[in-house]
Amino acid sequence: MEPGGELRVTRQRRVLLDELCKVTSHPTADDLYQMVRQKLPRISLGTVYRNLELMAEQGMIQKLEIGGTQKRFDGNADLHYHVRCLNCGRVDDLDLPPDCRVEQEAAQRTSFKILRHRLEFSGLCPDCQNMDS
Amino acid sequence: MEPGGELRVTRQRRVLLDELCKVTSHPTADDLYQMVRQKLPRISLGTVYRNLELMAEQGMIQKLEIGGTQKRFDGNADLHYHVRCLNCGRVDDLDLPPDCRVEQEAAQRTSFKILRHRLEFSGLCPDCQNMDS
DNA sequence: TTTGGTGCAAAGGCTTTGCAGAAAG
DNA sequence: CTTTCTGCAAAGCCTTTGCACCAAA
Repeated sequence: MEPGGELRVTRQRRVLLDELCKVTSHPTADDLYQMVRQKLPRISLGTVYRNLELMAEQGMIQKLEIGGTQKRFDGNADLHYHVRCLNCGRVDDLDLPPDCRVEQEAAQRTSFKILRHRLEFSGLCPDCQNMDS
Repeated sequence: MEPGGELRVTRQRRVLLDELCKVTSHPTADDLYQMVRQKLPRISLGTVYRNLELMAEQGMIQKLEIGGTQKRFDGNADLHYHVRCLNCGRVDDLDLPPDCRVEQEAAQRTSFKILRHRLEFSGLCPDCQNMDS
């Protein structure tokens, strides 16, 4: 019983989800557009945006609101943390166990109803560390 | 010894910084434009963007890359955490002590050089909790 | 057949930028 | 006087949307 109405299974959605789940690179909408275009040359960027949005609403994928200008997407919908390179924008998963107690701690210190949290690290990826800049 | 070159003290910068430090609301660039315009009616939005960017580079203020489409700014440049309302976008400070050890933990699990981290909670603000929606 | 999805192209929202004149140092 | 900043307006980038046609169920 997913939130929102059911989505039809279209070729565009199947390929889009396939491609997203196949990579670990947290691609942007445009990255995915380029990837999917190899298989469906006539797909439009609008379709990519619409479907990423819908699949994220359904909880099939995750829309990451990480620093930087473009949104990124993750085929892994479970809570996990990320590291982002301040120089090149690369985003990796972080193998750090999600700490759900912080939400309780936070809840005690605010009048907001806490629904989720996000922990994001940033720094320099291996490539950018060896590139004096 | 701040990073970057020295900035001249212009009326625009003085008023902008004043206004930002006066509030606790984490305003967007446009919010600040509206606020500053009360005192400097001829200031331009471009100037607001340029100066927020420069002051953030200098470490005088903080540019928040919080979820949502617009960037927000914080007159408090020290590390601290935030809660954001998923319904209305309101952003509050959270009185939760910053945990710097997580950066060390993260560093052990990645080949990135970790420089900073950000913890952001989201949920419903008091107002939006009492508004069935 | 009905309902929702798609491609296309245009519009939208936020931010950045080029330039000529103004102001700080 | 020199260098940096400003206002203005245009451009840029990413994302969303209206519409007529198409496809899934």
